[in-house]
Amino acid sequence: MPPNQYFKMNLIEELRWRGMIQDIMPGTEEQLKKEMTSAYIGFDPTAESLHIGSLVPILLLVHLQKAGHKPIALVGGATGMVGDPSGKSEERNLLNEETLAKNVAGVKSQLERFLDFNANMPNAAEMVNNYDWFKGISFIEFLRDTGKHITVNYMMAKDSVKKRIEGDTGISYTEFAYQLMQGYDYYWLYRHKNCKLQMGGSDQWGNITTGTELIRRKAGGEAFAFTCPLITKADGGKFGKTEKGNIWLDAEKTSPYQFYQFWLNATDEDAQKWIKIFTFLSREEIETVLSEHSKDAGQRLLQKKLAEELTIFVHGKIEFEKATETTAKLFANQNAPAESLSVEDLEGMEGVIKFDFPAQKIKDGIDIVSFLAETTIFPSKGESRKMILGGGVSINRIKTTDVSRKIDNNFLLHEKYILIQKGKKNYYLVKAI
RNA sequence: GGGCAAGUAGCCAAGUGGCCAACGGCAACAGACUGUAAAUCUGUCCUCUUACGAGUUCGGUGGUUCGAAUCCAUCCUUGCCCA
Repeated sequence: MPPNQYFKMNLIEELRWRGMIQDIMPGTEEQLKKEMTSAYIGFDPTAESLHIGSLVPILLLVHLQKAGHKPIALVGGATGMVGDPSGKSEERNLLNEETLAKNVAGVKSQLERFLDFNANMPNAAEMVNNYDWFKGISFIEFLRDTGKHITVNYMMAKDSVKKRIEGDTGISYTEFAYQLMQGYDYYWLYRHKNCKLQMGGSDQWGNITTGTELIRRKAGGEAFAFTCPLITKADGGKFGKTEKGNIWLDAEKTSPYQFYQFWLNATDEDAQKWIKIFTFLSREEIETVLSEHSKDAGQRLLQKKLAEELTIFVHGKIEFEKATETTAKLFANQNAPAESLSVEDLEGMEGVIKFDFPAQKIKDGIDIVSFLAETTIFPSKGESRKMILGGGVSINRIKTTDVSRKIDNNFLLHEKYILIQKGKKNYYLVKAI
């Protein structure tokens, strides 16, 4: 459907039922109905890869583009040098320029995958780096042309700042100034790209409104904004973190299998919320999945659908299929003996972490504690001993609590492999070479 | 520059001369139960170590003491108040 038709389909309404709107400025909805609107979201280059926390803003941009509007993805090459105090109780460490440049490049290349940059479209996505305009602005210039328009009183009233002032760590001038920089970004985009909407996580509300304020005072223009709620877990834990750390969008850092597993392991409660936010499934489709799920929750149809949609969206269909294949092999018939797995099965399991180990040592026999430590599956002998005693280790699917057990050729599957489990869900494959 | 207060393990937070590797809570990991859930219960949770034990911790550095996270000096960092 042509974009100019589509945007009459009320983006805001769509996002609202998905639970993706937290705060919204009056007039935003009308603006989006009125004309094709350029909108931006900023991404901080704090790491080389985006993680799933950034998925929501990405999805906002995709929804926006689907609704016929023009998305602008801003990479914070300049603001990243300063550090956003929002949501941080302490002063940040500054990244050095080298790291920053690397991160900017990494983040950019990931964003490119999710949006349509085809220049033939009127609403082609665009990517900008705020370093490009900030690098030419002198300090004095900034103070005179921008700082003058915003009072400190106004800036101090922002939650992100207020929390730090009231807290006992304080806030540096540098971070205090951050909102002004982000505000200037919005102003710049308003001026040069006719950008009239900024979106972001709800923690960005303060920064965003400084931008609209700046546009009003400096340009006499009107600009809009809305934010989406920050993603939380029902149990209050941090979203997007697991034992292995962040879930990244980069397949090198988080394999598609691990990525798939992350969503598959969502609780019912979380999955119900997340499927609306993270997938593009229609209302009807989601309702069907939810009702199917409630008939037999043990099947986890909901989680499977959620994991499927997301893995395909981020890693593509082929990787998704590999991930489910591996999942099936590892979990479908847990009771099947490890011997039933073929060489192809073992080799083909994408997400499983693989280790090489000298065949000779296994031939000679090695105690299990040293074996697990030397393969680096566990960081030390003490650690592997603890895990074994705690009942957390299985060899070839057989739980082992005997720390004095020797590993030798009898354990080799197909004369080459040993399948190790830490807990139920973490698989490692050791290959004798 | 002056006065006051604070800095403890991933986080919060006790401890204020020996019983302290340091109470407790959160987070995390594993076990039981389950649906590869949630909730609940159990164990682990500075590092290394064949349960013994060893080593390094309580902002940094020096000191006092048989002995310090705890006392003193000094430096650094942060907050509050004054200039």
